[in-house]
Amino acid sequence: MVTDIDTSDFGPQSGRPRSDRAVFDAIADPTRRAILDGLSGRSRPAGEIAADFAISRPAVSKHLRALEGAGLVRVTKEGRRRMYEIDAEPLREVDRWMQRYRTMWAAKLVAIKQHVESRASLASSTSPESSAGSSGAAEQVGDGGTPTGAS
Amino acid sequence: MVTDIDTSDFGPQSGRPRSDRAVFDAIADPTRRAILDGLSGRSRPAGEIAADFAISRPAVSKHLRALEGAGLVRVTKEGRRRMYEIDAEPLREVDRWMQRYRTMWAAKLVAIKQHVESRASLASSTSPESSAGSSGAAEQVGDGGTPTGAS
DNA sequence: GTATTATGTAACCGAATGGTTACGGATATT
DNA sequence: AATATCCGTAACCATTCGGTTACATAATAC
Repeated sequence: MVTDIDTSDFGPQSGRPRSDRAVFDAIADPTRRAILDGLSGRSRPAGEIAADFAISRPAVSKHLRALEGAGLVRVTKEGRRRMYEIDAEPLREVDRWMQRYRTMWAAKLVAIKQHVESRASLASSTSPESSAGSSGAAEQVGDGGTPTGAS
Repeated sequence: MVTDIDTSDFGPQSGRPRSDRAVFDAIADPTRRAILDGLSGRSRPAGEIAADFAISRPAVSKHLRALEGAGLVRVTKEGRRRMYEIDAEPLREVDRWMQRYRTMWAAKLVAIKQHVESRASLASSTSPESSAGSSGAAEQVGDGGTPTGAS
């Protein structure tokens, strides 16, 4: 299995995300995440968005451009003002990718629970250390049940 | 509200993620996402991971280093082999950030549903186009109810 | 002991990134 | 009409990024 990367090009299918890559890239930057956060309640003009940050206006423009390119914001002109409105739809792709890892957390929780329960049945004969001991043992559980020793 | 960015440094609190930034940065790259995907079932040696990709071994090493730095993988040596195992915990931070946008999708779904229902009451007199028409109209609904026309 | 395998590190490179100042077109205000 | 405001674009810059080849060390195989 030799993986050819960056094949998820959504194109202008829905006029939204250009690619997975653009979306993931866009949210990788903390400034851009903060911009999106600030847009989550309502659309805002560029100048207002820029006022949130201690960087230059053109720098913010660039970030907004990247977000637009990723389909995460939509721009409408109102006179000399450009209003930016969020479009969260492309983030579904991020959420989709996250799905399997979400199930890992769940699997880890189940493994911890089972471990604690099996520990509790042992602890019925060693009472005073049992709570501290089970807490420590839970740390040793791998993620998603992945064995440390390979085949 | 002037936002000071990159303040989410988790440090060695739990020995896991170094920062939000490192995690978001790590998953921004499609190769690194693919590496994580390939590790989701079990731990694997570096060479096996590298075989999945049409890039050089040192390039893969670099990616693995970035993932390690973000706390997304753990490394154990087995003789001359280095086994990499996933740790999905730092992705919780990504999931947490995503939360508000997930609720936007839900809000959009509610708006669509209400729109379709109000549309259906109209469609009681124009039956054949109603399903196609309601699908088209749903496209016009803003994200999270954000009005296109600003105040 | 020698040869092979596993894999990280260093140095290098071209492209990309996230910032800057200067400038200019469009719109609003005086 | 003159001036002010809004905000994008261009050009520039230092840094980072994701790749490469060359090299070296550690572990395993023969």
